[in-house]
Amino acid sequence: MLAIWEREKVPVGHILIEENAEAERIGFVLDGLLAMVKTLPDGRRHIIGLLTPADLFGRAFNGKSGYRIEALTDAELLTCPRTPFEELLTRSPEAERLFLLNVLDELDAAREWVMVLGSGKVVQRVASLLLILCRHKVQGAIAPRAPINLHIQLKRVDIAHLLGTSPESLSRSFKQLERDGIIAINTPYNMDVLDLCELTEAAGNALLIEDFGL
Amino acid sequence: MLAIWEREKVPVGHILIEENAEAERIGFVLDGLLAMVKTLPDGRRHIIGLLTPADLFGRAFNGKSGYRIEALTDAELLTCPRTPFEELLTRSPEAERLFLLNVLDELDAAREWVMVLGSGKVVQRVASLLLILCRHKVQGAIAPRAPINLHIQLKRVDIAHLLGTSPESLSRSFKQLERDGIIAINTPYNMDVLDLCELTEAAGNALLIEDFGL
DNA sequence: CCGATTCATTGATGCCCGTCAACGAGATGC
DNA sequence: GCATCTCGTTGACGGGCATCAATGAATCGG
Repeated sequence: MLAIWEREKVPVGHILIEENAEAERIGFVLDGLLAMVKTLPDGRRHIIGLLTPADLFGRAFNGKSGYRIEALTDAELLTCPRTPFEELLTRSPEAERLFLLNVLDELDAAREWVMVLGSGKVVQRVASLLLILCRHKVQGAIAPRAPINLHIQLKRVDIAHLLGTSPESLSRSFKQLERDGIIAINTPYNMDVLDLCELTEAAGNALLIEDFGL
Repeated sequence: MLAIWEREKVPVGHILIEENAEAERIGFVLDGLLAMVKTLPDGRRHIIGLLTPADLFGRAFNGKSGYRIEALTDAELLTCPRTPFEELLTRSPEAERLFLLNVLDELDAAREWVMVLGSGKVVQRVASLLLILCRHKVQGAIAPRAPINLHIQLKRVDIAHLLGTSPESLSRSFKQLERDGIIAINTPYNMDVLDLCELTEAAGNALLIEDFGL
């Protein structure tokens, strides 16, 4: 019954689903970080969204993927071929319900990105990204006023493409947040969020602090 | 069985679902135009997405709505209370499958917006919006080189918020597209797309012309 | 028929930020 | 240990665009 599922490891840079191709496999992210990447004809690439552990990738039922699924870090996956997966959903209403709920969450996440990208200046978008990362980290647990340590697994270029800006502007925004005492940059891939409230303020309140239950 | 469904008309400006409230009703758009609107604390409002005829609004299963559903024009709807709708989905796998496919389409649309908003200059975003409207209009039918007439149901302010820009910049972008001979502006709410290929070009190829089957 | 309101457009101005360029730091390989 | 490569940061510059302000056009109400 569960024999269709297969555990696999992929290295950084590995392409799981090519752009404009039928997805052959469906899968969950167990560990690591994947990205949905759209390559423009002029060579520029744009990151549409991230896939973190517990997220589902690949598309069932509705045709080709408009973007590439790519591993941003070494990653561990749980995958299965598309057709058996679709049959599973058809046979088991429980599985289909779980899948539906997952897709609804993805929809919320996508709309949240629309919000972030649509409004405001670069600093606000950076702050919003950090807020989302913090939310992932604390996961509902009330964070005290203690600093929140973040491991950024993304290169600056990738973050820039994700936020629709350039690495240079991104760097300046980080520095500004640091000057304002909102974050502390330890290394390019490790920073502490010192004040969640001010960070929310800096995000232009696009993402409400209520999300944290504070 | 179908008694739970109710046909209703709402006037422009009517709010169907308030921000951060449980959706009491689920429904389809039959005619008119709805929008998902997020109101920022500073009073500015941001349009996350549009709902056109055949689209589904309101959320089943997963909690509160993060945005308001508002009628941008007089609209005609087919709605039913949320709870019976959820029971319907639970009882009927066929209905749940249809709902799932609809949500998957919404997800694609949302990701497309992420693309549009994330890349490029204002003119490109305007061109992308026009492309999407054209795609709605021709609906798979191959459009000849004849001009495509578009009825824009949105005010300039709303389009601006949708594209993450200001009405002034929007106006200038429209004018530029007209100067380039790509569109003709008859009235603020009615324009012709004269050259689909050049429009695609102006969109920065973010949305490929392949979508039209051309 | 005329004022009031709403909305689209246009112009002027200042700033944000995308681009180009150079530099520094860390990692890798021979 | 040095050359090389990748990546992040910083500086300078110019253009795009948000903002403010004014005008014009259209709709509405009395």
